[in-house]
Amino acid sequence: MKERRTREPQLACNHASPEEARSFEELALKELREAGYRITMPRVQVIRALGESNKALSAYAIHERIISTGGKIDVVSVYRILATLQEVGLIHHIGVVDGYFACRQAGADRDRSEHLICESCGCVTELSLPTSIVATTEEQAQKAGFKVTNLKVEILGKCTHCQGKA
Amino acid sequence: MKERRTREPQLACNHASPEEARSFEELALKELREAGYRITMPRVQVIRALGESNKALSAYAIHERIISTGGKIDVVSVYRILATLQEVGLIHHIGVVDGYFACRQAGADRDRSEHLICESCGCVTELSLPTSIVATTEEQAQKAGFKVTNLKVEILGKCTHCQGKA
DNA sequence: CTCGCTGCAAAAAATTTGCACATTG
DNA sequence: CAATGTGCAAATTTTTTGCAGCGAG
Repeated sequence: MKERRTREPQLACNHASPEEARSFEELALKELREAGYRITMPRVQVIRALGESNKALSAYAIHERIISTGGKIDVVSVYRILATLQEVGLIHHIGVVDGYFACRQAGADRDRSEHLICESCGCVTELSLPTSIVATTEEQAQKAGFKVTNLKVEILGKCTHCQGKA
Repeated sequence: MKERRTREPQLACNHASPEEARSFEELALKELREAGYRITMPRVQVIRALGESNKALSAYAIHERIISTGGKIDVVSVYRILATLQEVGLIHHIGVVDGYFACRQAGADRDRSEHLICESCGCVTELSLPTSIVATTEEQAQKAGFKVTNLKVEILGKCTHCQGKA
């Protein structure tokens, strides 16, 4: 089931740093190109929106951001671009909030998906759990006869800025 | 984004054992009653469908199952019942497949959410990770100034029956 | 210049809502 | 019999698809 998205509340921890944004944009464009995709305005806009946000965004949220920033794009394109970005591994889907989040890690770590998600402001932080933990978890799974291909950890709680809030 | 659900493929590991099914039904009815909810036919049917499945089910999938088993219920009711069951904590939402899964653990463990999800047949297995792992994970989060309230682990791979398959 | 990508229109799918009626406790 | 919960109809919202034309390389 999907939570209907309320017009996202504007809160403090709502942006990634300009450096983070820029570096994600560079990374994403490079990898897109390398994967044989063309660099187009709509793609740049979506990548920029994702790079600048530190919340997981839905297709609608991304569309809204681009439009409200004076950009122009169709929601349909946002959907298609999101699919492409996920294919290339540049974004992760965060289940609990049903949104997409820029994957700022490079190469191999790209597959891993460990995120802190603030229940108050919705901000997301990429985390790199110690390999020991990952290893132990996989061990546990294998003990159940299960062959692990992917591990997804979503940690819910309150970010630094929101500890006091509801 | 939500994956469109294909008419679920019928595969080997598609049912929970009759005992599991029955015990979930008992548990669920008891807890529902205790939470002040009435026991109605539609609720029993949804609980039964979830209890008998070892895959995460969407509202539509549940509706389909009930109908095809000769039951009668409206999809709308399935949605509402799912919301209730989640409120009581009797089911978990599995993000990667966007479906609901019976939470067979009792009491406290109810909050925890660690699942093995088979990429081939879609079957789900509840897992109880060693507390050490959970503790370490929370420690890591706290190191980032994050106050953890909930941990969700989804482990993707192949179940025993599907190791060979694509 | 060519093929990939986008926008538009429209369909399909998923989810919610309002309200009259049925059912549980 | 008094809520509480359900079904039905319909509205919304979300997501996908088909196709003509634009634009990146």
